[in-house]
Amino acid sequence: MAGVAKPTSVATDDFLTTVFRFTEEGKPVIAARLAETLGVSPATAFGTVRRMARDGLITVSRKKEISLTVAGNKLAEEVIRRHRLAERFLTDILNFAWHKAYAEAHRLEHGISQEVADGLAELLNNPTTCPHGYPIPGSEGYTRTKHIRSHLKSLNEIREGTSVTVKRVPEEDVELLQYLEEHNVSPSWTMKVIDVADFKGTITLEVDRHQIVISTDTANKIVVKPN
Amino acid sequence: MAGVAKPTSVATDDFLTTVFRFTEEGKPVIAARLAETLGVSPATAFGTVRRMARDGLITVSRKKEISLTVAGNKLAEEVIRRHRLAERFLTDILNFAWHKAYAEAHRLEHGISQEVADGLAELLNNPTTCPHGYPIPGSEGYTRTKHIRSHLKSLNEIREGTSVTVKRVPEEDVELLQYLEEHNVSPSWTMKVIDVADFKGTITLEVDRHQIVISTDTANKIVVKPN
DNA sequence: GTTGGGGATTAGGCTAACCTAACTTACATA
DNA sequence: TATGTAAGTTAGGTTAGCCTAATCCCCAAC
Repeated sequence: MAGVAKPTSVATDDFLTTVFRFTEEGKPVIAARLAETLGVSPATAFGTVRRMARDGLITVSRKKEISLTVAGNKLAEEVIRRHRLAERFLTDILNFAWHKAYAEAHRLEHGISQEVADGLAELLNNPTTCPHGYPIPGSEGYTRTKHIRSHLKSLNEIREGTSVTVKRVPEEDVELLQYLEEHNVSPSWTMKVIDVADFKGTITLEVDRHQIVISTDTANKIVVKPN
Repeated sequence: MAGVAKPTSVATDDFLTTVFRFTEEGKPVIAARLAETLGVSPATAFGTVRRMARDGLITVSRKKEISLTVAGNKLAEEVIRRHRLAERFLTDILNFAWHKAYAEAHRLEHGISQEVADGLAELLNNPTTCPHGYPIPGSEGYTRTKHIRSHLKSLNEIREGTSVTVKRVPEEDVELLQYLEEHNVSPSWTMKVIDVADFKGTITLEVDRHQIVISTDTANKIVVKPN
């Protein structure tokens, strides 16, 4: 409508996807969080946000809450789709370990065209989630709202004795991912909450015949579905 | 030695690879050619060349001829390797048509890490050339000098009646590539020079039982080996 | 030797991204 | 109500890349 969409920069892509992911997780989006997450100064974040608002990609409310416009959301979904397909490619075809896929896919996501993304999707047999369990925009059954948590819960909301299926693990924390990967805390695996020790902030899980202990903080980043 | 190599930008990568390709084809490298090829103004090319010289990637002779330093050549080879592996991936795995591979690979080449490149090479069974016939740096048998034309000739140097094997076709010209692709003028195919009509600047070839006519200018861009 | 042209270079400008160092709000709580 | 902190914002600066419009320079051909 408003002429040809100007190609987005790496910085813009990063802001778009970060806003998208925050929203995906129900977290409020303000410039300060984006600055922290993206490792730039508040001033830089402010400038980038202003530019993106100017270009109609985001809106900033009176309370300074940032949200994607329709156009921004479309772009964000495209980048996220490319990222998650790249991750799947890396883990499923190139046999990359899980915890490395995120960083590599992050570099690749900017250079993948629509056509290449479609080719990857086909090659991968049209996956609907990335290796960490997050839905791939544009895949079968994906809708704008689907990705907002619904019947899913954070692991730290689960009561002792409950058996759950892992749905999503955090994407970025390399060391944590490596640990989870080793212990089979991966999407579609089942585990049981053995003990919740709030007083010392730990949760004990049984996965694949073994027990592991993680902090409630960490558990908060793992999304599960009670069985 | 001189500290950590700073990551190269897209612009720098493009200049590096262009210098590399010119050298590969034995063409003299001056700033004006780079500007033309990369579609930037002479002033921009000048500035980028100056920056790259400052950073030790290239040297500029008294006659303004540009050449890669050892460090620059290393970087150039890395980018070219990623590009050519990406092309192979696109054509061999994603079934992209030849003539589209170049542009897509050009976008991808900047986001591929060493590790991903190695993974691709393995997936592709360690190819030694890209789909257009150019050697892949770092592959089996590749050496710094190998890529300089030796016993290879341009198609327009071939006499009537000679049978040749196609070795390399130009990488960038989409329309030409599409034409060549359709008529099986592809690396490893054999063809015979039927007629050379210098007076009107055309060459007639027989490929795969069919005759096609191209200009000597075009023939100049096709590298062959006499059988 | 003058002139024309191809290149190189300079001057002058612009935007996106990045930074640090203030300074300002606004809210919440002591 | 005062004060503190988190967040936003402004000011001032940097670099890479990109541009147009002059120049400048050298060489070759007339």
